[in-house]
Amino acid sequence: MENNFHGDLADIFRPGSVNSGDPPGISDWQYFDQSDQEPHMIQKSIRIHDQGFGQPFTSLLADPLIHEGTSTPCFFGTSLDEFEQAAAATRPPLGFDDQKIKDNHNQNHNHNIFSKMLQISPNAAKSTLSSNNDILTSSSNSSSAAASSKRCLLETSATTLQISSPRNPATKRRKSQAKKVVCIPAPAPANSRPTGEVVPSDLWAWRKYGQKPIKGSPYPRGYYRCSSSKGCSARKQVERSRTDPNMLVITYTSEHNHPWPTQRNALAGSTRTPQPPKTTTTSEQQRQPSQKETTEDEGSTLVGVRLEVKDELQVLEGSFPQGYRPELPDHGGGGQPEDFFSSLGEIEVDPISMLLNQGFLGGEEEAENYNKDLDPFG
DNA sequence: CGACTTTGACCAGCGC
DNA sequence: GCGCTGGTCAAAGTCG
Repeated sequence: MENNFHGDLADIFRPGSVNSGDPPGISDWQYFDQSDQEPHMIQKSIRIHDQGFGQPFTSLLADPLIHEGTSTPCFFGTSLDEFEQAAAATRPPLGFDDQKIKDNHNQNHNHNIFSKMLQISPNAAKSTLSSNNDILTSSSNSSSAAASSKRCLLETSATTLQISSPRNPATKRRKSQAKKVVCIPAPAPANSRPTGEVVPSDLWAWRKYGQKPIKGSPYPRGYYRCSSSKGCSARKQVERSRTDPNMLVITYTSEHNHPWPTQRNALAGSTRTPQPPKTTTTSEQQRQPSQKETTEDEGSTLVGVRLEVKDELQVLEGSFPQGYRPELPDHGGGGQPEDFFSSLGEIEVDPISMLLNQGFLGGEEEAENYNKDLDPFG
């Protein structure tokens, strides 16, 4: 049977050896098909740019609770359980530094921190990641990669192999649902509603259509669908990490069937600026976000979006409707994935990013106060 | 008035 | 088969 990389979500990625010729912060990931557990010959086609988010997003990625010099782990996985386990396993204590990563790396030999995460996954035995450490194994001879690129797990999968088609309504919901789990730092306090719910947004316009309390989690899960285009089946679920309220877990399902919205449209169509009830006063009103804060919010999930787009471009290459190409700057190298991702660096200096760079996190004190309000039920 | 959020109800998948 | 749980629907209300 022919291997089909375009949407076989039982396929997983694993990091391969780092090419010494690559710029710092770039590691290669091998593409694995779960069925045979053998790497397909597309190594280097999947790349994680741990520094590729650019300086503006480097700051965005920084978890206020993580010591300076480290970035926030991003996680792509099959389930929130795996993410939660991963987050719990890798949540560094204060004072965490790269040396500890290296130490951890050395102690575990080839079992890097992510393979460790997978080992403790309660679902590991039956999940697509399983307990096989080889599934997610990074290069063992690159300390820089150990300290950086492994902060990103790239994996796409669900329990089934089919990407839901926009034209095929998900009659079987939990089943046959392709998912991409992205972990991002929780947006700034301004992006939380009076209820404490965070409202991440991105260049796509999302419309909330539901919210449910999730068993075992103190935080509700919000359900969003793409409102950039009618008929778009793209959805995302947003919830806080159970183990780390500072992190947002965004689960993307389906994919957009329309071009990337323009920046203006995205800003106009994104989540409505939270307004406190008229009857409420003081503290809640004080948290009403300014325009700048809303823009910061845009950038916070750009991280996830960028990762998602990258993932889609690799996994879903060729599966987009004709003419569906993210409207990203073309600097003469369009068409080639690497060139495309190089161009990602360019868009990071757009006005949004510049605004982002002016201060995404409001400092430790504000973050601390924010943490007090994280519990939407609190 | 259109687009959005909120929220209870409904439905289907999943585990026992 | 049944109950639990997650995901979606849709009406009502809000906002610009």
